[in-house]
Amino acid sequence: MLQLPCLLRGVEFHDRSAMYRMRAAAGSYHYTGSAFQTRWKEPFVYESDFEQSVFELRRDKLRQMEALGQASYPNRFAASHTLPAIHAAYDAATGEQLEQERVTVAVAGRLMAIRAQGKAGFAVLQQGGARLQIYVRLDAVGEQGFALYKLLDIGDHIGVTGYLFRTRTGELTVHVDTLTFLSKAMLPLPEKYHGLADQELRYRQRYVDLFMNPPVREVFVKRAAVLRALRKYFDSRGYLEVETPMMQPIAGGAAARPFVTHHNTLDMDLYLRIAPELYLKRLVVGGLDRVYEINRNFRNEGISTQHNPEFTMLEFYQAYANYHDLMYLTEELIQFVAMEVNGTTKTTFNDVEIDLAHWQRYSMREAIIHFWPEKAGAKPEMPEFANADGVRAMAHRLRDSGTYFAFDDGAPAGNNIAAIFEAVAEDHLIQPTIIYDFPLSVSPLSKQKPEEPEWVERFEFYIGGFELGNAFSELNDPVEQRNRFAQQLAERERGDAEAHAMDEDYVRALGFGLPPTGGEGIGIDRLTMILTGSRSIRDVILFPLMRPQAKDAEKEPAPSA
RNA sequence: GAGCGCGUAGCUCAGGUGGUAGAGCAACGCACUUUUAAUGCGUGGGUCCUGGGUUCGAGUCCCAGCGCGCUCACCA
Repeated sequence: MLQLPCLLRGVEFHDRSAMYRMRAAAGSYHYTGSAFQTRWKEPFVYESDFEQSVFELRRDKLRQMEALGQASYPNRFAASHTLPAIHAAYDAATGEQLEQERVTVAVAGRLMAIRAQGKAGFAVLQQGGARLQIYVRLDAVGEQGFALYKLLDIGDHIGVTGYLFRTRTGELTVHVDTLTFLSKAMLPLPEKYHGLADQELRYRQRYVDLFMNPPVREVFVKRAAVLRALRKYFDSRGYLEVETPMMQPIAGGAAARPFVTHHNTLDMDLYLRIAPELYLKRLVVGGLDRVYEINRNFRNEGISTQHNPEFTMLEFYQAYANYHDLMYLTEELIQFVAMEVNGTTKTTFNDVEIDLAHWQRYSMREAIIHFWPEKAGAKPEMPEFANADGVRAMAHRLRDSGTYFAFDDGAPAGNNIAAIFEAVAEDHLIQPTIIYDFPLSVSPLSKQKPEEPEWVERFEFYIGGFELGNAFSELNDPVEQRNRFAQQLAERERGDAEAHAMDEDYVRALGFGLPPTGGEGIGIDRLTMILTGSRSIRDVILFPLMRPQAKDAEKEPAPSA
């Protein structure tokens, strides 16, 4: 990691301290101001004297190992089995069977425990998410092998050959013949019993979290299974996986604030995409009738247990389909993914069992009526939703009952209906629920309902109390689309920073004819949360965004009291 | 952005009403050839998040700040 030239990702710094600060901000080390100058000359950046002394002791052990004929950083080990394969094949074998067969194996892994016992000792290897005990004794590995064993530390990678047996307590164990040193842990591992528990350290040092806390590994194995299942579903139904721009001149396709970046040669600002939607629909215009994309979106907004500034979304579009088709598809897709990933449609989230095989459907208006809180008085009735006065009245009833929500009297009635829905219904939508028919004013890209032009053919689905997906019959009338964008611009003028921007090229694409199309986006991080029972989005993102951890020299001087 | 909670050794944590910092694991040394949170004896290890204040004296009390977590708001 340490690079002496004043270069960082192609940026040349004339002021070295500026480079240090930027590197610190990038998280590659802790900038410690003046103390840094001396530490820079060390072979490693230490966080404490303790760490430095451990590091130096272990460098000395490496030298001793070299004296024993071991390479300090060898480049391969030919294992005969992974540890999961050993368990799969021999967990059922008895001690007698192992004694007769005398199965010899070569396995490698990270040492997670060492129990030395004079001229013998046990150790535990971890690899591939599994653990296996090894037994090393002087009369089996010889003087040199045993000397090496004594130089090992918890965290080191080693390879061993030997035969399988069961110990007195019945544990499957490798009786080691030869010991090969593979790589040293120069830093001490966290405490072996409690592991790494500090939530901040776990997110910041995921590399440690992953090998110290096995359930973390499981979550990310399942996340990969989710992606695999989604691709399997769409690939087998004739959808083409595509990749569309993440750097866009106009950030469109969603109501959100974008990140801005800059291209030097073209000297132009670009936005990191907030959604791939408009590009995917251009592809449907181009004749790619069924497309999907799974990748990152970026939204320059708050961070919470359900929001990370970059998150992964699946979006798919299907020509000749409408939102009803997508409702059925959604129910089938979520069940399919659950079965592929967990082998069951049941999952537990926030201590509640959720059955992904049973879905409910409400229109947004029905949901508001159904979940209307008792303390807010009379339930709204359908006609009240039809005009601004009715909506204002129900908003006041709700407000007066003490439910806070963002009512904006100047905004279109539809915006307030959507706000009321979120305030009264969202928390109740624990079991899989589809909410359909959204107000036109919050849906600039959806097709209107033929018989109710103030409402659109759009649905969202909720599981665990939050939104996982959003779908609609796509608006394909270029003239109407241009009007919608114009209305959004007016909203933007009014101060709505998330109102949609005008995208003339997209309107032009519609001018060439978009077939009737259904499209949907599903939050993969949130889906993974549901399927793994993870309460925070940070638990399903390997490296969630964290504030850079700058130490004292980086901080603003505190004002004196 | 607001409220609440947390921040002490590499890690996990103790430190009533202020009196000068502790344990376990990890590390180092010694003993131990079927242990498994191995065991026994010994040693070293601290900017008590940062800055300021009160006080004879602050890990502890007060103020400000930083970081993280949770809840709320915005958002998917």
